[in-house]
Amino acid sequence: MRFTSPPDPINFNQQVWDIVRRVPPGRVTTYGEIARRLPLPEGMDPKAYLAFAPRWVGGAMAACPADVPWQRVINSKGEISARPGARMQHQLLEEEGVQFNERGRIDLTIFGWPDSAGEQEQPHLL
DNA sequence: GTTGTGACATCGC
DNA sequence: CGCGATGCCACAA
Repeated sequence: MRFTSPPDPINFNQQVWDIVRRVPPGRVTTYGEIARRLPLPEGMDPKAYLAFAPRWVGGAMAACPADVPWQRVINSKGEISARPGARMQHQLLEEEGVQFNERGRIDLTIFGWPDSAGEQEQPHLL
């Protein structure tokens, strides 16, 4: 059963997965960043979208295909969200070269994608 | 129709 | 940097 879905869940999920597939190994991205790269559904206030799109992204990840590196999607704190498989996600990221703090957090200024140094990809919303 | 909740973000202290 | 409080949309009971 799917959780909350955007007005166009199929298209939304597809775009989410597409973005996640573009995340290079050894890098991580956040729900918020993904949400910013997604188009704003017509008739929806940007504010409202930005407020809840991240959760829709999470909903998309819940049904993500096997070819999507879901482990590279984390929350804005740089931490792995509480959910079954978090332990495995941690291990997978470490194997990719992502370093965790003692608290289990990732330094997004280093491993965050896109990197602020100019590895920018596509323009974003707003 | 009302209430609660979700793989979160952002602002303030 | 960390913690607490607030907000938003859609859906199930």
